[in-house]
Amino acid sequence: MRAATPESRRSSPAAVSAAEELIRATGARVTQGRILVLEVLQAAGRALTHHEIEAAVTGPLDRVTVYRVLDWLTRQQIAHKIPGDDRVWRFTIAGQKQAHHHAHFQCTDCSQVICLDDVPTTLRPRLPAGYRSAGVEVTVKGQCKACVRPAPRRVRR
Amino acid sequence: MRAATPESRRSSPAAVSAAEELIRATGARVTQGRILVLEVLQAAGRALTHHEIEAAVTGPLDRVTVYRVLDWLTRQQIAHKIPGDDRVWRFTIAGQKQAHHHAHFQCTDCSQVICLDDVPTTLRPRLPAGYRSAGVEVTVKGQCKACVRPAPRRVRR
DNA sequence: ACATCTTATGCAATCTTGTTGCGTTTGTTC
DNA sequence: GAACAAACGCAACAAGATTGCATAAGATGT
Repeated sequence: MRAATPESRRSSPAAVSAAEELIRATGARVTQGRILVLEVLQAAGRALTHHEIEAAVTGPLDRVTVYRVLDWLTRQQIAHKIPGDDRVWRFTIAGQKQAHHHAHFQCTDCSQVICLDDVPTTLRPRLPAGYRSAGVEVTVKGQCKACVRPAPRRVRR
Repeated sequence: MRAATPESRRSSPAAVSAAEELIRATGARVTQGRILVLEVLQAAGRALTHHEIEAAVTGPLDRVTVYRVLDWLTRQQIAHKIPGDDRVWRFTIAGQKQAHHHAHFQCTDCSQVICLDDVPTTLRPRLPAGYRSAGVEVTVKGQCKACVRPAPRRVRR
């Protein structure tokens, strides 16, 4: 975990970050790991993989801890867990408006995922008898800005 | 091996199966593995995991071969590869009408996937500038018939 | 500020899914 | 039936994610 001079942790007046606020609101412990990971997610404008998150976190944070924090964030419905075409989880902060209907774009070249906010999803596919719908997810497949022009980047993770 | 009497190849008396036909039409080799796997997929009314397919195939067929056959079927666009919420690929036969717009239902309890045919997908979410759409996938999340009623089954695979 | 209790963390080991390399077998063609 | 390429089986490997357990750190009461 991070160096954490006394000032950096408690007396910093500027911002009890939005992340910290959100975590505290759950009633669970406000830990460094949770704050750091959540701040990374909030700063990113797109879905991040576990790797990207681990790399973006400022201090060293154990791989497993990142997994556990992400799992916790997902259970708290603060984050959203997206299965990708490369078999890798990606995570985004889950805005409240996105609770039920949610659209993603996934690049077929680099597998990046971004969230699409303005979804015209008044869409209700009919399910077989006995099935219960809990929401609809729309995923647009295609090429992202970076991959559409030149030779594809092939980032993958 | 010459034109093979029915019994000499398999116990299935159902003549030259639709599966065999389909494979032959691609111009590639018509092998036991391909026939068996494709028949399993055609018989199933839903998306199957690698495990399910391997278990359903009558004779012993190597794990890796099943993977390779599935990969080949996907490349031939005979099968369709679906990423699930449990990090496991699922495969279905790809009907021709499903080519571009295709909806799935995925159970949040047991992760089973079924195909929904009648999708009213006249839906075109707006993408950021520079992005290129190649198709839209709609996934309905919820509980399947088996999981909606009693205590959820939690099958997972 | 300190003791205490609980929960989260770090580390190592493990599991699961899927892939690769390579020698052998099997379809297909002639 | 021979010859050749394409599939197959086996073993090893790889990557992502999970689990068990001892230790550290947040929260709470005094």
